[in-house]
Amino acid sequence: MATRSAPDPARRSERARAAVLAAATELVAEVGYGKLTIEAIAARAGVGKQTIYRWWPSKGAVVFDAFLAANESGGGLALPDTGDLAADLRAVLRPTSDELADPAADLTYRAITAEILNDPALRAEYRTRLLDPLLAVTRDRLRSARDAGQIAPDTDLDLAVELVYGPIHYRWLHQLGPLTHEHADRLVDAALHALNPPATNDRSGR
Amino acid sequence: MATRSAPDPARRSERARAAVLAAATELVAEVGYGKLTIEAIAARAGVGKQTIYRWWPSKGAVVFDAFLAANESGGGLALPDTGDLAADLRAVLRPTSDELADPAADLTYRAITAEILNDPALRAEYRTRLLDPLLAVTRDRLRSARDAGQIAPDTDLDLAVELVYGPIHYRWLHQLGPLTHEHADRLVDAALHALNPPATNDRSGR
Amino acid sequence: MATRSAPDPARRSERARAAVLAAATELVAEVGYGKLTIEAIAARAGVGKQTIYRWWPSKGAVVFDAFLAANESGGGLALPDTGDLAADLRAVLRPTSDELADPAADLTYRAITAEILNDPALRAEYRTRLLDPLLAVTRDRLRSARDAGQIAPDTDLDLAVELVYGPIHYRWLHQLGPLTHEHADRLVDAALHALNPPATNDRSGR
Amino acid sequence: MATRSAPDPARRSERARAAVLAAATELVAEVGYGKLTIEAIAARAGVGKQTIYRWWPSKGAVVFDAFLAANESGGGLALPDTGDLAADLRAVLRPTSDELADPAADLTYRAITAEILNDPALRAEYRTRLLDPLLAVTRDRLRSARDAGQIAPDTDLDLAVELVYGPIHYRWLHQLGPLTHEHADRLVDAALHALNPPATNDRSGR
DNA sequence: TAGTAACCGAGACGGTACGTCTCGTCTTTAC
DNA sequence: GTAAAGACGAGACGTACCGTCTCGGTTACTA
Repeated sequence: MATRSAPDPARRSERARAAVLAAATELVAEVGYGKLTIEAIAARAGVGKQTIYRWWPSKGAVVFDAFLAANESGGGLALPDTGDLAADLRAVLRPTSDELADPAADLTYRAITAEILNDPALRAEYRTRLLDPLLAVTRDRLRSARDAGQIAPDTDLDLAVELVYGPIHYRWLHQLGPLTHEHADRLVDAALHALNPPATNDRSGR
Repeated sequence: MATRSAPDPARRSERARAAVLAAATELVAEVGYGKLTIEAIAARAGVGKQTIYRWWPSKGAVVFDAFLAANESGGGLALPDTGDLAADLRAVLRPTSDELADPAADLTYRAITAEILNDPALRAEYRTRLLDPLLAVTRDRLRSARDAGQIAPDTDLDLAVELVYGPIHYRWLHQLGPLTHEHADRLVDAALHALNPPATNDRSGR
Repeated sequence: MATRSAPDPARRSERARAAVLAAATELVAEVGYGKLTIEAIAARAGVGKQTIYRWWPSKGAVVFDAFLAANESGGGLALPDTGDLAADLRAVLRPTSDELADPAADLTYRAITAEILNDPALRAEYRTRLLDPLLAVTRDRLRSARDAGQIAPDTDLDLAVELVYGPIHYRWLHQLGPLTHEHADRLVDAALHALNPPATNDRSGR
Repeated sequence: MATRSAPDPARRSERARAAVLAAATELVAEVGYGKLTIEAIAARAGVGKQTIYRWWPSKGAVVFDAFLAANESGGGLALPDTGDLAADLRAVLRPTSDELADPAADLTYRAITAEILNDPALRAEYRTRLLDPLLAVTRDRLRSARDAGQIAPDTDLDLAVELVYGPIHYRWLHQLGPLTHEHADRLVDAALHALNPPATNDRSGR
């Protein structure tokens, strides 16, 4: 029986791969994700359609791969740990806020998010390759702060990261207001306030 | 020049309108938003395609309108005000959590959110008809609590609603964990803690 | 039971009827029969579509009716009978040739002919209202000539009219050559020659 | 500017081409030309619509091509030349008459003729591929007869072929009478009579 | 270093759905 | 009850892409 033979990654053309990802990146920014087509990517990349279908399972996967290739940190993702938790969180949220406020990045990120929403496979990949690492290092930093007694010892770290990233993401998604450093800072303050152990406040008066 | 004359809403067939929205609602739940087609909606509704194109600008608008027609409160949207802010917020977040946890509603809400993400017009309509009213009543309740001295007098109400709705939305979108009443309750506690005036906790200072 | 009640011709609006026929005539000349639509006729005539459907069974019938209304002789159709058969036939074929050579009439006549080709009902009506009367008077004139001994006494009058009208129609349809008076005259000569009794030429045999 | 690139005939699928022509032929006979749709042809042929649009400019062109493919002589079109002109013409007109009398062929030929009437491009192609060759060989045969002194030396060969084919075509188009061998024979006699030199008749008595 | 297997660009294929157009019917309002 | 107006169910139009399938042609491993 003639089983469909898998393509051989060793023979994969790096030139074609890079051209496809570049074309996808350009086109997402130009026409938006919804009007992006595989045919257009292939044409822009100077590549046969089959070459795309050979290596990516869907349009979303291509755009997604392009996004990941551009955003994936080489491995050194980590939050600073200066001892000042608020400052360290600001160091993450301020750039995040800036990027979401950038029109081109906003468009791309909206496309990616829309894909993630409805495609479980892409959602899983996004989680694995981008989100989980970010949440993990954030949890690590919060754990470190918890161990240092800076936040409540019974802090739910999962809820904590949601408190940090959820509000700004919500504001971005629904365009509830401008994404400024000032807003990011106040969000950090509020989140930390939520996580502060009552004892810390209770005893501060003494 | 022959300008395209707009259709006359007075002559619109209520039968056709209802059939289209019902068909769209059914089909989104059956095949998901991505595989939903206008042709299928028209066929299911027993309606000509042109009738859909006459009254809605896009597939998203139809699904969206169906969603709004089903979820729009007749005007009586309001948060309870029992005096117990935490209880009142739980009364909102728990049902929200339940709905997001329901597989059918989850699918529909993901479809809607994906549309909102990439279509400014739909985003505006969603804001106007659903989200803004919800946020407004939430802000009202928080303002009431602020006036009662239950939360800090300088509370930023915009940030406050983001703190309430953002985290649960984030958890839902990225499937970071189960959406339970227990989680909703802890989120309410954390949010309120973030908004509590230091003085409330710092009674011991007297 | 509600039987479909036939429209009452007595109440028919002459204004609407005339406007429809005029619009159809204009539009056939402007856009050709193939691109003519009932909607366009109704719009041009300032008439509701239903008014057309009420009184005519098809687009072809309208155009056709317009053509007939313009071309139907009031009853006084007849060939001249000067005693000179060739001259009398020329008096018919020359104007026919002129009309077929006129670009606007050519277009209209092509549209009519195409309809006739594929619609038996229109064909029958065309025969009854236009063609048969023409052929009848032509046959009458030929019969008169036959009685006068100018053509063979056993002349098949049906074949004779086909010999007169067939060749020019064929030349017109396939655009085999220019439609000139000179051509019409030669056709008349040839046709009469075909119909001449051998005896007329073969006097020498006595 | 991106010019629409023409398809590459070398890559054309013979299977698809044949299936389309066959389906068109069948469907014209089944539903008639007017009710024939490209969608139906594609469905019957098991072919994508785009494959039809890629290779044919219109519905008419498809039907037309099917007709030509079935009727185009491989190159060996010629009238017999037995020395007996009347017999040779009968050998052409009798089969023509038979074909026009066949209901299925009649329907197809009516469709083709209607197309030719209103589409100059199809008319030109019909002329080039079918009609002109037929008229040419007919003229050749008549020229041969003229050279042999069987018809008048000043015979207008263009008019002559119109006299041969026009009348039967006219009878067919307007259904003026049955298309029989007897009619064809009488037409041949009449046409030849029209073309006979008077001298031939004058001297026959000797 | 020749052969050959796999990827490559290209693009035709069978399809699906698009959004538009026109059909012929139905409904509404005015006369 | 006819007329103008126009929304309606229906379905074909011609287009755009889908994902698959040949085609040569060009690498780049294997014999």
